[in-house]
Amino acid sequence: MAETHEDEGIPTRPLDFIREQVRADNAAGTYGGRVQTRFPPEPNGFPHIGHAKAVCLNFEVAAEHGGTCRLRFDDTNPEGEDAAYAEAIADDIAWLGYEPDGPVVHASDYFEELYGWAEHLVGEGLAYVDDQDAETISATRGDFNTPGVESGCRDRSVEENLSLLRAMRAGRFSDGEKVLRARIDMAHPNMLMRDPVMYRIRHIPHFRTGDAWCIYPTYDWAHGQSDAIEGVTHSLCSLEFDAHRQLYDWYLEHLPLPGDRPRQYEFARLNLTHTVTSKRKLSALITDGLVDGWDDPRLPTLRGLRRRGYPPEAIREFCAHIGVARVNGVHEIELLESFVRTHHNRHALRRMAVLRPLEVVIDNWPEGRVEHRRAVNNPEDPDAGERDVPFSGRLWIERDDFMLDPPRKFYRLAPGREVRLRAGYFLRCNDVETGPDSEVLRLRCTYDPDTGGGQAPDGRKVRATIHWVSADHAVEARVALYDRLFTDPVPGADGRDPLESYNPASRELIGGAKVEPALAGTPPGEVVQFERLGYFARDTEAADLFHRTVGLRDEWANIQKRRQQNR
RNA sequence: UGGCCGGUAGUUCAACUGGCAGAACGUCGGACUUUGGCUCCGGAUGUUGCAGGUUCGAGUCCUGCCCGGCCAGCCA
Repeated sequence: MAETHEDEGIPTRPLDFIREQVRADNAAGTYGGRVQTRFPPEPNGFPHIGHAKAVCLNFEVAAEHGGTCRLRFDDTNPEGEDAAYAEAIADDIAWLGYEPDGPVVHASDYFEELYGWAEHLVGEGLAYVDDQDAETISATRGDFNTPGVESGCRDRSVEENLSLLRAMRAGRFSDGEKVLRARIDMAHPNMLMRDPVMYRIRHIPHFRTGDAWCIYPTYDWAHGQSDAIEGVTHSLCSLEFDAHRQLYDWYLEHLPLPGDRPRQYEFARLNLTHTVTSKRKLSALITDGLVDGWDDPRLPTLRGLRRRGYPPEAIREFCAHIGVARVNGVHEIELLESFVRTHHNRHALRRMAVLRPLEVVIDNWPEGRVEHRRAVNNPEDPDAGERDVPFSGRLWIERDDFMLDPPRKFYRLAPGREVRLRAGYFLRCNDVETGPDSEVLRLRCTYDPDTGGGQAPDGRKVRATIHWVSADHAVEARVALYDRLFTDPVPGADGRDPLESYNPASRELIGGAKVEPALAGTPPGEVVQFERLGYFARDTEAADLFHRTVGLRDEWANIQKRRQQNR
């Protein structure tokens, strides 16, 4: 259904299968018009761009129907979980621009209720305590072609199961000695239905419940019930939980639950080219020292993207744009980058910075004179105003903007050529000072005093406008340039180790950059455009460090790339 | 190997449930421009996984096959 109600002339994208479902439920009055979702992360790591997709989906779907979306921590396994992760996750969600409805909740808030339901299931003869160890349970589960073997404990009496379960809770058994299992069907074609484990014994303190419990519910035993307790209507999760839906429904059907029954819907998780999102691979990068930490600007973690200068708006628009489907695909990272560019183009202030300086001496500039040129802060936004940029007889320009022997289609400076200095004058290169190895040391140039308005009175044209920084006023800076973290579009494809395609050139640190004085006043974390170079985020800690968020579209770079490929 | 889910431009998604296969990003070309940026205009790109069948008509329905993903944790 192509729902294209126009909003300021921009057609909205058609409804995806989840939104269709929500709409159909509302039309049928399934939940009395109520829509409630939740974002249910386990607090055992830092969220990445993949989590952002789930965050956006859950919050947006609820908001579109005047519904609610909660943040619920799925803290059913104390191993590896920590309050610090929970804080980081909540912080990242806030940064993305979402505010969870109601209080932040936890699966552990429901441990007592869950336990009561477990006793209920035992009472119904639908759950039993199994004495078999993990290895035996695994071995007797059978496989895709052979049914499992029923445990000898499967037909214990309700009374015995009840007292055993209570003893489990009371801590009278050690880890792994017993489990509570649902009594479903050991020959079920869905392996998850072959008497799944509901409780396991773990004598580990939980970051919220401390030592109150030594039995912990599994994901399946906790998730649907948590949804039901909270009144969730649409429980959205990723595709790999598809097979779990049957179990999700089974538990819900056999429990005396309050309210309407929630339903689970699965969507494809987000994958991006040239990066990885699995926690295991991410930690491997950190452990091996290939990146600096969870907030390394090369990482797809929300903390990394934030430090890199990705605006939350761009991430949200990206997530809205890719939509949701049931196909597992890989999105090109270029698409995400295009949203980042589009956002910053509208909002980032323009500044001039020279990354690899080459000295220019203007021979006809009056000795000692300094002129303050007015430069627009953002041509896309008249309200951004103008600033002063000091201009003098000694400038830094980009080494890449000069060539001794320019090839075809190189429009910039060369001996005898003239270019425009952005917000300055026309500049002509008359002479080149070279060193012993014929390396270019310094350019001797002249400027045209009549071109201060950007045009020559005689009407002559220049092909290029280049950026510059006055040498006497330049501020020293360090710049981090980033490239793809992995050279392969899909690292680890065909079973190889993803780290094999780690790109050692993924970060290039440039020491002696020269930037215009206005940059000293850029607040930490803010993103500006270095004209012609890209968008750069000022580091939040090191005041002289700028991270390149993303480059500008670069036609000259494309030409060079094509030439190299044709060679 | 059994079950489930999926397969539409390079990529990600549409196609009003059987009626002329489209959009975005990318790409190519042009216009504009004091950023080789932005903006605007235009072009190219498809055996709709394959083979049959039903139908006036199939991306859509049926059958068979092929390919990919998920499932045999006391992880989530």
